[in-house]
Amino acid sequence: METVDIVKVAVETAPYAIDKVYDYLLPETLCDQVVVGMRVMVPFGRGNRKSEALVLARTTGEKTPKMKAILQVLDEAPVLDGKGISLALWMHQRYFTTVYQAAKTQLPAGLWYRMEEVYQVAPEVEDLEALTLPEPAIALLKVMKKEGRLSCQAVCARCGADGEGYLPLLVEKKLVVKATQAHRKHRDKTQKVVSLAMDDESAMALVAGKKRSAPMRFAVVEFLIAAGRSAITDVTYFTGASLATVKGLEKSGIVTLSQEEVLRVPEVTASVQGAPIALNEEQQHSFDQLLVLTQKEEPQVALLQGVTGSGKTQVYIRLVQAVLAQGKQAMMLVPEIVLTPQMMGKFASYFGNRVAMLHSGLRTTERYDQWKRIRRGEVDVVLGTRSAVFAPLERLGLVILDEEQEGSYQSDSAPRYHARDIAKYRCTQYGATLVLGSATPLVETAYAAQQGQYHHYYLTQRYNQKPLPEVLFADMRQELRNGNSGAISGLLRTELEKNIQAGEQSILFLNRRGSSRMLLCVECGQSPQCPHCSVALVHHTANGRMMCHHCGYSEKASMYCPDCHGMMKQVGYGTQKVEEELQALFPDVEVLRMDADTTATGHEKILKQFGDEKTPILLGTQMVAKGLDFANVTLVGVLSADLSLYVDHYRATERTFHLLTQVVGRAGRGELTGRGIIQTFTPENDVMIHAAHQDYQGFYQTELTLRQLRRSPPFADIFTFTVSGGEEGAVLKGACTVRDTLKQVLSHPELEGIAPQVLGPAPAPILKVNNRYRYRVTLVAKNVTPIRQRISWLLREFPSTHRGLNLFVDCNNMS
DNA sequence: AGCACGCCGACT
DNA sequence: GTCGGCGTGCTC
Repeated sequence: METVDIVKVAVETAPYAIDKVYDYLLPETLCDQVVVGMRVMVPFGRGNRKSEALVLARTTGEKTPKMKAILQVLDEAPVLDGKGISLALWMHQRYFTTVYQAAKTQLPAGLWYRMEEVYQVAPEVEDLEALTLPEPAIALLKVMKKEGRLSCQAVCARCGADGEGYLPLLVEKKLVVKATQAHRKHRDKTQKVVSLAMDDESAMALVAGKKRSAPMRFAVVEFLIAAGRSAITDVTYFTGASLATVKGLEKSGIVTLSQEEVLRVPEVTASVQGAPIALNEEQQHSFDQLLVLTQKEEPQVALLQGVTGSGKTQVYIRLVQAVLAQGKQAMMLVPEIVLTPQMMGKFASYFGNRVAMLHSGLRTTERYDQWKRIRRGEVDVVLGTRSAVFAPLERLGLVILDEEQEGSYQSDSAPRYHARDIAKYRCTQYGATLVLGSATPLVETAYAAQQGQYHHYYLTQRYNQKPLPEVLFADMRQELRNGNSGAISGLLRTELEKNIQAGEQSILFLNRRGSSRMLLCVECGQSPQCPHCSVALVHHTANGRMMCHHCGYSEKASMYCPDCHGMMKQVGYGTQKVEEELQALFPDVEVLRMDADTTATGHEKILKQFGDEKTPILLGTQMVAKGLDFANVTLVGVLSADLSLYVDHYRATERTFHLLTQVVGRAGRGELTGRGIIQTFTPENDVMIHAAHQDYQGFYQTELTLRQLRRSPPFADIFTFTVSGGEEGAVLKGACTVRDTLKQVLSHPELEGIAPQVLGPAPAPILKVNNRYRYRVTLVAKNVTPIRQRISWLLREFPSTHRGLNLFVDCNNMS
């Protein structure tokens, strides 16, 4: 047997069921080009369809009859290093995803290839006139013969839709061949740069004599001496010279033209250089301890638990500075960067152009160019949201996860990774330190700290030394008995009045989870449903339409019921309704409203207006709970504190606590002491009481006991299996098979200590989305290798026995 | 007999 | 996922 070069690859088009490391022959012509971590093109499957693949390793070995050869190399340099490949392999195990998917998740979208079907006339077809075909088909062939390879879209653009209709026929008659072509949507941006080919004096000497006859040549050289090497567009813009003049200078050997890459990176605007940071005693203590961690060789995890306003950011910045001084790099992750412009400003002022910001507002190209900057080592600090955790820093020394309890750290599409887990894994790879920052950590995190797995540091004092706001309950049951069925209790109304009188501002928070604005027929009680999903359509007053938030369906809102022609009425506690109620209570008082209907760019405007104009009342949903810092706000009201408590989710209590403490923490940030009002139907509920007192420890103890009883994290992990498909009966049957198979494979003596528990099937909270029914099976068990292996086996086995059904699994879902 | 469709299994 | 092979069953 002959020995050949072999590449071991992860193939993109191999679905999870058959995902494994495939061996391909490496042709001699590509031998020098292929490096581990590059993407290549390979033939895959019976039809030898082209697929992308990632080179995981190179070896030499015996050629087997099955082995095919790689076709093409797609990268000039590796897109992942060894650590990135290890991470992909780990994600594959951890998140039940293919290795390729896991690798792709780490890369910026600007680097992704898009596969395109292209058509060209078969080489053996010579005489088009001799063919007996309809007229449009002949025309189509003529165009193709002239233009070469054409995509389906290109065919349509040139020959119209009926011309395109003949494509399948021509392919079938083997007159046209179909091929797959990979191309990247976003190219590297380059520009032509002009520089002098000699020293200033010699260049000047060459053009000065002809200043009269060739003034433009002179002007260009003069400009280049003054400005140095410049983009050709700048040269022509500032001198008025034409491209021909510059090219002429190149021909004479006076200047050189070169093609250089430019990065599309938004400018970092540091208004001022950051002043040295003075830490208070408590901050200094935490900082000192954390600094010691960063100096260790072994990876470390620390929880920095600081009450709102305790100045965690100062500690972070000092820590990043310290890590940079050690010659290492740092990463700071935040839940939603558009809500933390202060954070961006601070990092800009302290780290200038050494920081790369990766936030949702960036274009694909900008994000890609930031990635290139990071990979080249031009950046020492990365500040960004969830996906920034993959930033290719080679000397990673520190990762900070601010507001670690936030659900946005978990990806909402497959693979549903959690940035905390990825960060932890990367820190292990680099021997780096992970700092989890929060006022109200997740119960799992606090538990790990309590158990000594994480270091634990506290910041207990508010930076402005102000006491926490006093919190009062408004018992909404009593309000109902008193005949007030509105959204504003008597107590809140009185307090709002006081604030308006005093010229102080108030924030009202409406927790809208579990209610929405829909239309209801007064006569028959019907409300319009989405035809594709099992949800009521949400009424949008802005465009007068009813919309489905799951599949995007919308229809015009009608005043009358389509069934019985009764009057339609809007129901549901939307912010709009509350706004109306406020208007009725305080007719002369301005109210600002901020919710999902107001656009993202609108938010900043609204917040600016609220800060500048001292508008008396700001009314909003989730987004007002986070990061708002207004000195003049002294009253915060939570309109319906219970709503998030009765969601069927193991995190419902925790989330309610986070929300309430956050909202109440908005009051009294300035000189004035604040107060909070929580409107609830269950003021005696533990969560309400703990939140009112900002008593994290009390909440934690109660919740931990409950979690232990209910077997939820950190005591067990919750795997959710979702079966989906077009036919409800088949889906339910499939879900039953999942349940039975799980029960069967998990009743093994080896797993006795884990005591896996299988529950369900149950319909998903929204049974039907986009005409697909979904049923769920829940598995409660520790997320350990033997459990994962069995789940993986089920996921691989299921598709072949249940065609038409789809099965996926999530672990410890945040939402 | 000839073909359409759907099921199954393999994928380096 | 996507393809080809192959069996079943229907039609000409």
